[in-house]
Amino acid sequence: MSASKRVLIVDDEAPIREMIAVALEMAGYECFEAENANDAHGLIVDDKPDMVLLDWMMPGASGIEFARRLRKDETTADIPIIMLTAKGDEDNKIKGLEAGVDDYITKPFSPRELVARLKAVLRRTTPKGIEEPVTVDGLTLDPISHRVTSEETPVELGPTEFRLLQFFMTHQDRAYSRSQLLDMVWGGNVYVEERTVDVHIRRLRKALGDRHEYLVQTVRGTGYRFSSNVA
Amino acid sequence: MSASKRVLIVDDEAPIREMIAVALEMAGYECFEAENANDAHGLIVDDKPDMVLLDWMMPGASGIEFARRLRKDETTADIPIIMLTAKGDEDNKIKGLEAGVDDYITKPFSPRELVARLKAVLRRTTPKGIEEPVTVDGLTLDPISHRVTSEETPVELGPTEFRLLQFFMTHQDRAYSRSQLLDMVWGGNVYVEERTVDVHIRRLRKALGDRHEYLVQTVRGTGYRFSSNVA
DNA sequence: GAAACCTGTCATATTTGTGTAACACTATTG
DNA sequence: CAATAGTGTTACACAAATATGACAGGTTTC
Repeated sequence: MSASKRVLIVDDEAPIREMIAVALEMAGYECFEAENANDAHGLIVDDKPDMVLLDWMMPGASGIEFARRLRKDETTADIPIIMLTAKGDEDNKIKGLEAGVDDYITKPFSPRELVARLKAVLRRTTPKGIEEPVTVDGLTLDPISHRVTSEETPVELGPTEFRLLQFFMTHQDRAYSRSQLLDMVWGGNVYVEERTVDVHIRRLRKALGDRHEYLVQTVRGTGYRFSSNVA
Repeated sequence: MSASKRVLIVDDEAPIREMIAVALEMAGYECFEAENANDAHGLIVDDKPDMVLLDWMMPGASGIEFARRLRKDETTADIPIIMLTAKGDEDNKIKGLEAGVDDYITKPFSPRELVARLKAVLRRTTPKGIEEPVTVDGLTLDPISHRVTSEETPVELGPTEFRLLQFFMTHQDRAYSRSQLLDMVWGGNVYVEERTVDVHIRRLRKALGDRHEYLVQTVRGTGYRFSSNVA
């Protein structure tokens, strides 16, 4: 389910971009490129990548300057940045860190190294989902072991039903429309019929069994709600 | 035979590295060297040494900064670090300990002392679980003799399957994605297809036989889990 | 240097999950 | 009590994920 992370590579030299892109794609990332700060900014606003690889030396706006700009704008402030610097340019490292850059890597670097840094940065900037088990009236969902139990006995759920239940249990007592559920559970840009939600609700209820299906409540004319209070 | 412990020496002065290396190799350790934090990071990611000897004074990222970075990253957080400091630098000692350094040694030091410290640190940082046999429902893995038995009868495993099982048995009841398993079991960042994990899971299950293969559970859409609880 | 062994990757089964449409049912409205 | 809109249920084709067996190259062992 986890879509691959999207990385924007900003460097004025096409061959370097290409090399980086190849390395990252082999490691399972999705890349797109920009050769200057302006193009980059456009792409960032449009696609909101999960990470930006930024060359320090670029004609026009310098990398640092650009990084600052990204940090200033609220909508781009939380995108992690890794700066590519020339070897031994200690000064820039410091400025970079001041500008809110998450990491820097000196050229030349091995693909391995790059991927490692990238992974590390993503790991520590990606907010961890709820890692604690949630329990409601004898129904427990444990995100760690990826398990659901109803009064100690395991509940069999497909991936989608699991995510649906996880979403519900962490957002209780609130009615969601089908399209909201599609957004939150299925993910932003998928085209599926709204009625599909009904079917998964049905499957979820069935899996929960008599003991717990009351938790998944229909809100007629609106959508569904998860609550331990009866309607 | 149990492989000798691998120690990474990070110091910008080659002669010092060399001296340390010789001392450690005589004591039966395997050494490799890096002259700066960046190189070191690469080597650590690639080879995951059992211990890092880190010089306090280095051009570029200071030892402390580097230590902090290692601690932050989950995959390197558990590698013990011994800091090499100049004599009487009490201040650094404190900062070092704050950064999670396991011990420090003031230069100049005798090889004897170095080896002693190193041994001590390794002894107390080596997680108890790693040296002691783990048993789950009649399946036993003994890290020391590097042996696995199912109800007293030996189980034949290839190296990778052994590491995989060892990882699983020390991290039970938790679902791992294929890429997480690649990180944890294969090491750093090897370019290996995710599907390869499936194959090794298969081999592991086969080796475990009917009696125990239920322990290795598929978590559809996510990865795998090791648990003595049924689905 | 041959034999035995490991590994990673394919190609191919097999299993499981998913979205839709069709129809049954229930509540709501006037 | 229609008439109607909103949900529930089911079956099913197809898509996706996983399991499996075979293979080729690479290492280690003897």
